[in-house]
Amino acid sequence: MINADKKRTQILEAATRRFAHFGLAKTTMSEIAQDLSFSKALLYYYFPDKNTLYAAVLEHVINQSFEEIEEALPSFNGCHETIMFVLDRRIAFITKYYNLLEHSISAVQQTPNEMASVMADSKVKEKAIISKILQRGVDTGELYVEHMEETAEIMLFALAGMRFSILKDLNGVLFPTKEEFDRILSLQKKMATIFLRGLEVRSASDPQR
Amino acid sequence: MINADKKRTQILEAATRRFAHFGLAKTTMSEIAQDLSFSKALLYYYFPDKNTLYAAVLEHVINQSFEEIEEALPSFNGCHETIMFVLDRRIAFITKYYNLLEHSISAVQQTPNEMASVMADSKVKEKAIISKILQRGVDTGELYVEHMEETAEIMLFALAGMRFSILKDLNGVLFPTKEEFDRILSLQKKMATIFLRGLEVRSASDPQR
DNA sequence: TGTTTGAATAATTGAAAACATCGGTCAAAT
DNA sequence: ATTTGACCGATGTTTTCAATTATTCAAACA
Repeated sequence: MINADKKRTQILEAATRRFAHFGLAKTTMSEIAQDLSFSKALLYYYFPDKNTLYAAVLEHVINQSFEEIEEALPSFNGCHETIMFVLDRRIAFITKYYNLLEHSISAVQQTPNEMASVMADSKVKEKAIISKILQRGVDTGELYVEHMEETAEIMLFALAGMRFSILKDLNGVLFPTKEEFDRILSLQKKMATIFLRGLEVRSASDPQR
Repeated sequence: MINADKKRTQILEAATRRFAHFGLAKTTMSEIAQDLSFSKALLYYYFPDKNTLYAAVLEHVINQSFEEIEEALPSFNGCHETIMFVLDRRIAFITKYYNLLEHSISAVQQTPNEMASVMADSKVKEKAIISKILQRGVDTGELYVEHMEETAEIMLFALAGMRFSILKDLNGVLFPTKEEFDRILSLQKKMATIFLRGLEVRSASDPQR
């Protein structure tokens, strides 16, 4: 019971280390079991199959990142600096867990639905965070946003564009360098700055479009 | 001589039809030859190899689209409406020649360098068009742009983000529907509107950041 | 009863072989 | 200078088979 949860957690952590380093395909259930000196069959007592375990790792890691971000949010007051902080953390997260996310990045093979729902959930939360930040800007009279949901989505898509565009012409290279991630972050910050400025409320002499 | 160019053009046109419909891999040199009742060897008299022929088709089609856009540009005066027009044409182009561009979209296999240079050239021209439009806005005092090159690139990346994001979760489906392209266009227009607003010059009481 | 395991089975993968197709060449014809 | 049919080697496709790996399960254990 209490011990059972502990075993589950151990498995989750060992799996995280393996998956984060080698990815889904290059990690076997036997290796995870060996790392813990458990029998392979035990993994199946706690997780129905490999994909579910992978999805659990993904979910755990993603939630951890979100919690970290969300609990830091209240300490900021300006809309702009809040977004800059979020961008910093997002890139740090992607850099750290690139292998883990590789699956969702390459749109080649169809993603197993266990992971699909995790990623979908992640998208929703991400949009919620951006919405919350923008909403705060609206509340302080700093910003004007007509359709909050759609605007947040557009902003996220635009930010993703920086990532895609930089990583795309990185033909075939397995792991992007720190320089590339830095470039992505730099462009994302500039892009977000212009975008936010485009949402700012202006003086009466210079009305909304 | 005069006849030779005609043959070359015929081959280019037949190849365009085949490639645009079936893509590079699913089109054989024999098929193109058969469409024209030429011998396969004749294709190699006019084009050194398949990749070069494909690149020539790509270049031809892309240049055609650019010319069309560029000759229409002077008829617009507002920065915003010019961009809207460009976005319209870009999506129309991508919709029409989706199979042809498929190669550059999926970052899986490495692109042959013949095509890489064509695509690189296309990127440069695209950036030049955006720069030109923004520059016009700067000249009329409508916009303020500090680093023109980089800003144009960011805008293009952000627009690409709409495309990538919509088409990515379209898992495995070969050909996107008209609805998806419409959605892309719609988001791109909204995104561009906010972006341009973020570059607008403001009254003295509401200064640049 | 809730956990854990070793061993067996089912599914997947990867390499090898056999085969077909296609890109590209060339000598000869016009 | 242009065009072709016949040819060759590379590349891709299909099939097969062995090995690896995921998954199950009856039995042991605590």
